[in-house]
Amino acid sequence: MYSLLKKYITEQSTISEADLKLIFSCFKPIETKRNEILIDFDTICNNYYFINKGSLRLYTLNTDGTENSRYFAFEGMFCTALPSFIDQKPAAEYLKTIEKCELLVISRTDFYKLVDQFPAFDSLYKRILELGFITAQQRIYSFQGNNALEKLKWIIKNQPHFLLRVSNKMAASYLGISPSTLSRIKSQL
Amino acid sequence: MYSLLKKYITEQSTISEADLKLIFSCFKPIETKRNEILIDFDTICNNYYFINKGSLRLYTLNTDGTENSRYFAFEGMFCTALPSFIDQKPAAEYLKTIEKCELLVISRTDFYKLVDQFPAFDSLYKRILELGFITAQQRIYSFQGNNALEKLKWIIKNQPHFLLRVSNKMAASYLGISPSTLSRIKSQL
DNA sequence: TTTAAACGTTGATCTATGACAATGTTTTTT
DNA sequence: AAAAAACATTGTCATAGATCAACGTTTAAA
Repeated sequence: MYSLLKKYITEQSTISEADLKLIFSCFKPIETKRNEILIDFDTICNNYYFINKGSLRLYTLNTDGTENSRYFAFEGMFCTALPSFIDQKPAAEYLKTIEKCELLVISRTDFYKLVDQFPAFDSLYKRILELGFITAQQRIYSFQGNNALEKLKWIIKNQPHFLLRVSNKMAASYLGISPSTLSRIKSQL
Repeated sequence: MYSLLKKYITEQSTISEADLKLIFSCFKPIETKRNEILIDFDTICNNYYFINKGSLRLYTLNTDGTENSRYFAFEGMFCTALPSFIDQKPAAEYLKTIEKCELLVISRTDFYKLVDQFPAFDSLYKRILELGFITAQQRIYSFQGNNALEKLKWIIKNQPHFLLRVSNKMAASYLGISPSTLSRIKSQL
């Protein structure tokens, strides 16, 4: 149940088995159906999710009803509506399961308690932030001045599993292109 | 000399005057000319810069020689090529002064020493990362599915000083549109 | 102060990609 | 297993914005 999480934590830092136990006790396992909303648009986010199985998606709705995919998370990754989680403002985005999931949930209170209490968990949080920042930066740069084909090549190079796990529609809305364009340029590869 | 930095630190957390002195002693004041390169494309970044006066820009060069502006920093802000600073890889971007500057420089070694030594500085670093992440996210979302006019409105709303401080050319390359388009849509406002 | 270079603006094209629609396929529900 | 819904693909057409060029203006260098 906690093996993936254990791997995640111990890969980044050293920590005793006893401390690990304490950390695990804050993570509650839950199971979800497909297309289940974990965080609603208007709510304030108070949980962090770790994915044991399945995948999640952060997205918004445009005024015309179409979706804008912001982020995808898969097995072994942490995921939440981070800006809302950090600053306790309404999420202004949806977090939804893409498929049936097995998740480990930790409350915001417990999460920051662990950050304060365990240096290993504090570095884990800093690493999450650092990586989140770097990933976001790279994504900006892959958008700036790149055409649809270059964006597609970028995602294939940087997140090779991505196109295999999500629908064309979701992928297109993540890359900021229309599904038809994505369909067309895929045949150009 | 250190008043802006003091304001930055004390706004986020409480810290003794003595500790502040120790922190300040790690920051070395320097003056630069306009268009001075602080971090070169191929180098590994080992400094963090705090701006007392002036402004900095992070950018890359495209294959065709045009520039791609990534980030602008002004008075009272920290700035560096963060991915390189964090992971000690070649910067793959330029950090350059836009105008004559007065900066406070801290080495990477000293920076992380302060993070380890002073809880106040540790939270400052976490806050830099959190804000960096949130800002980057917002920028991605302002790109996704927005046309040139909407991007311009977004930057005016979210960084009102921006257009007053940087050239049209730089602003356009930041927004991912051509200078002519920026010029045209500005007259539509 | 003069000269040169960089920049901003505006007009005339050109092009990548969006929008819409038709068709076939896959997935989900009953 | 059958029906319905969502999705992928591909064609045609429309358009936002790129590119190129000309010109005036501002900024920097000599």
